[in-house]
Amino acid sequence: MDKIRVRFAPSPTGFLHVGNVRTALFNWLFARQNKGTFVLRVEDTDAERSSVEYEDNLITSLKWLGLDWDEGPESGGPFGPYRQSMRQDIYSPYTQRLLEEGKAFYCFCDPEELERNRKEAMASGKMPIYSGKCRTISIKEAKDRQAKEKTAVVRLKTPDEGTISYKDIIRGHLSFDLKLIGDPILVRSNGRPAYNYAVVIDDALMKITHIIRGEDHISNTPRQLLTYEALSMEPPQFAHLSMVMGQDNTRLSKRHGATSIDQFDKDGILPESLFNYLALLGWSHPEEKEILTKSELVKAFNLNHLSRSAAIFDYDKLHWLNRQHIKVLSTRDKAEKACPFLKAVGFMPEKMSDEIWAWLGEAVEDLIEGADRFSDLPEKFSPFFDFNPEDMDRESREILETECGRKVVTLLSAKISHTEQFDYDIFASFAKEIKDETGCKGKDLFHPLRIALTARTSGLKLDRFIYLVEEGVRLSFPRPIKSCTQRIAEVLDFMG
RNA sequence: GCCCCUGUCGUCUAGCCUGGUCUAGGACACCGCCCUUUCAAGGCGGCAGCACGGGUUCAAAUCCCGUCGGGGGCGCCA
Repeated sequence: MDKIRVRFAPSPTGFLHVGNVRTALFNWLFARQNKGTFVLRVEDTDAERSSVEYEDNLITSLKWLGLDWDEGPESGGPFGPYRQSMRQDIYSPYTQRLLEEGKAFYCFCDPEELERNRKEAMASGKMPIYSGKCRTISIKEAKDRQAKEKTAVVRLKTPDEGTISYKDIIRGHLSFDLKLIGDPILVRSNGRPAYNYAVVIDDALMKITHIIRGEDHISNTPRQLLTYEALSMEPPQFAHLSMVMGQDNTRLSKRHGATSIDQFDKDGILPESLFNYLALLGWSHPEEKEILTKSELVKAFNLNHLSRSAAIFDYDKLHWLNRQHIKVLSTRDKAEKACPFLKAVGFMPEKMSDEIWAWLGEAVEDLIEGADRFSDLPEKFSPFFDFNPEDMDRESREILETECGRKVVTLLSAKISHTEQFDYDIFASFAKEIKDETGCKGKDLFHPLRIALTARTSGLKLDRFIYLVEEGVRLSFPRPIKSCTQRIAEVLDFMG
């Protein structure tokens, strides 16, 4: 069997979203699994809507996700160019041949007239199909007219009877009634190839063996098959992927939140998490394993076992997977991933010293527990850098006003004022003494103690918190960490 | 409107091809318990589904037909 070649052919007319990227990912998995070739082809023929900005975004997003391609716009390859706008002159020899062989013809129909026909057909409950009106114009007459008017499009002559069918890798046998397929436009009146024509020639020339694309292309397939046939070219195999939907079961769009790939990075989702999640949307591991690395996915992936029905994108599950992938990161990696998020809120300095990296590493190990995303971290770090009794919530204030609250904080303050070096052991012995002296215990004891140190009712375990605060006091953060002694003093002061 | 695809817990899915082993398995979410003198995480457990209606068959989630629901397509867009 020939070496497998697949392609991802996006048009740079918007930010890459999860549906498209999943298509890219399945192509990539299939290529890598079969030691085949993954081609990136940019379909930028629509000059109106395409932009370099989107193309850059597309490439950045694919790379971020960990997809690499063997042939593509910047890397080149034996079947280039890989940017469709640079392939304009390769189509016309094929068009001439089809015209000469009588497999295609010039059509002079007015677009407005066609539009009218379409509307009429729909209104009378029929499928709108090109009438075949210009088929009978002789090639000589057509060429003369075209030379003068330059308004003709080239259409493929398709059979009027029978069916065309093929075997889809995912959906099995699919067949279409030829009566319902009009003569598709191959070349527009401005001389540029239409999509359905360009893809066929590009895919054929690039020797693509498997076309893995979205379900929205199913109805293009019979037209493309007919084109391959007219061209006497061997068609590739097709696999049509189900769509990815938003939570409300409608087509993915901006209002569904983070559907553009770069947004996931901004939200603190690891690329390997998105990768893993997207692979699981429509495919499942034979042993139903869910937390999978890229190489495990390459090994286990199977194009034949894809779901045929659309899937809803579920952020909860993505976040859960993200947590699993974060967990196995090294301390250093966790710290590095966390750093930009903490810099953004001014917790970390622009220039990180070794001491601060070390502190951050320890802190991250404690605080990432139970966090879904790195973007959760600023909130989790705020007890260190944003300590201010004024900002306490109602619950904390109320606890401080209780009898135990007042007694515990006052006593703690008195005890700590005699202490040079504070640590958790000292804190623990204070706590025991306070318990004995006040009779406050359990929640009544530990809640006020926590509030005195953090100005919050919940958070990190206090042994780790005290350790990190006392370590952090000595480091130069943009917003210095206040010592435990100072915190307690401020809370007491606040209580009046 | 017409054509095509699709329909298992709220969500992602296993099972369907090769009917019985399915009183339908797993995961996320949710609920409860345990752990923890907080919250989360973690451990354990629970709730919850074969869209509906007809066939075929001794037997149907699995095969056939219909209905309904969802999606896609019907461009000189890609």
